[in-house]
Amino acid sequence: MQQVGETQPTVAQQRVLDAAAACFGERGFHGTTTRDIAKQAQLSPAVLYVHYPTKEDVLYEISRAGHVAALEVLRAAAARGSTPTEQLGELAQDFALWHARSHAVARVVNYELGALSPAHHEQIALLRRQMEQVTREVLEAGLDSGEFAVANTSLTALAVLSLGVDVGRWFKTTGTWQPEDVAKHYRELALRMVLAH
Amino acid sequence: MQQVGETQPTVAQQRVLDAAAACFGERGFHGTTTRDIAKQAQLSPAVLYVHYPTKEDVLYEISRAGHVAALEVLRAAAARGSTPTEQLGELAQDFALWHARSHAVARVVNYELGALSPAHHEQIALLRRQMEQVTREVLEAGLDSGEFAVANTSLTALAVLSLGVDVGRWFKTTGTWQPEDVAKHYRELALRMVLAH
DNA sequence: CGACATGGTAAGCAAGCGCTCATGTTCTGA
DNA sequence: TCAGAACATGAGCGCTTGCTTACCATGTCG
Repeated sequence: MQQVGETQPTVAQQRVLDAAAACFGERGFHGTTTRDIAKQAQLSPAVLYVHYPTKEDVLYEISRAGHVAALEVLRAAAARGSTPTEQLGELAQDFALWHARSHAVARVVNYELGALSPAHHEQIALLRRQMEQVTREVLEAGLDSGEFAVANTSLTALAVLSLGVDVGRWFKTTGTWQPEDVAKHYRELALRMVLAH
Repeated sequence: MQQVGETQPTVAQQRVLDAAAACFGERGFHGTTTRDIAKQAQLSPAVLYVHYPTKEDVLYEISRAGHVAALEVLRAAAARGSTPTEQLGELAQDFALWHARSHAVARVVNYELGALSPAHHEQIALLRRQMEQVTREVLEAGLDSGEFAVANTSLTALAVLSLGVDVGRWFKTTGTWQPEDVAKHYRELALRMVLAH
């Protein structure tokens, strides 16, 4: 097979991707061997190369799918709210929720960009810029309506996203809080950062 | 020599540490070879083992010194302010400033914990708990005085630190903003998250 | 049936890895 | 002046790495 593009992965491919995402999320790309991935997937060491040409292509596919998912979370949240305040609240909440629930993939998405080939990195950078764009647009709408008051739109957009991103770093499923608790609280924190009063 | 403890590193040791920190910060611990470090330090591949028993010990020393420095930043900021509002402002500002200025070391500090040996990891975890402790105490002082109003002290402390931590991920020296600009803005964002009104 | 596509494996290769060791070289102090 | 400690190196060892190859099981379809 060895197709890697935008097509839907088969069941077997998804199994490799899931195993690799779990490993990459825990030990990082360079800390994970192809044998680790095979073991996690309960398959032979060679199975990776039946479906993907290189280990880096596996990373790219995980990163790409993860970024598409995260971007969709942001877009859906922004579309759901009827006011900028609602939009930013939903955005911050759902972004944090996704990072808590999918923290393995989230770690790959946010911390393994440097392991991508230059060509792949560029594709991913495109998606990341769109994520910032969506957030900035919600902030700008709130500034126009007078609901928000912030000194630096770009820097504040980064900060709103930072809150969510960093959840992926510290969140543990064995911890005290549920993903939903964290997300609800982060919605409030993000809104406080931007609201005028 | 091969001493790794709490003693001051010699000039030669510091040179190895600086080179390793630059490499680890850019490509991660597992993405960096001992030859990379030697090349960065403009020394022979074997030089690392003159001063440290293993590559992991170099990581530990960088991580330990980095955590001590970051903790000191937090403590100094908290000690400087005369009110909880001032304290948290200074804390958020200086923490972000440190992460912007020392973003290479900061990345090692925050993202390479998993590469430490269990024994070393435990030592570092001690320092990290103290960092959260300092932040929580400032928040609690502000709650007692009525200056702050937050629903969940621990989660809010995490969020305040998150803002700074994530600066280490995205900050580039070649970017638009200076470390001081980011830090000033982040002071405001952190204060907005916690202030009562 | 049998030709063939699909999905999987065991074994192993070349290269690069962390680390060692025998051997200088420089610095310090009696 | 020169012994000994401290610092540094070139060469290379044994092992692990990403990846390849030759081969096998299964199911589909004319």
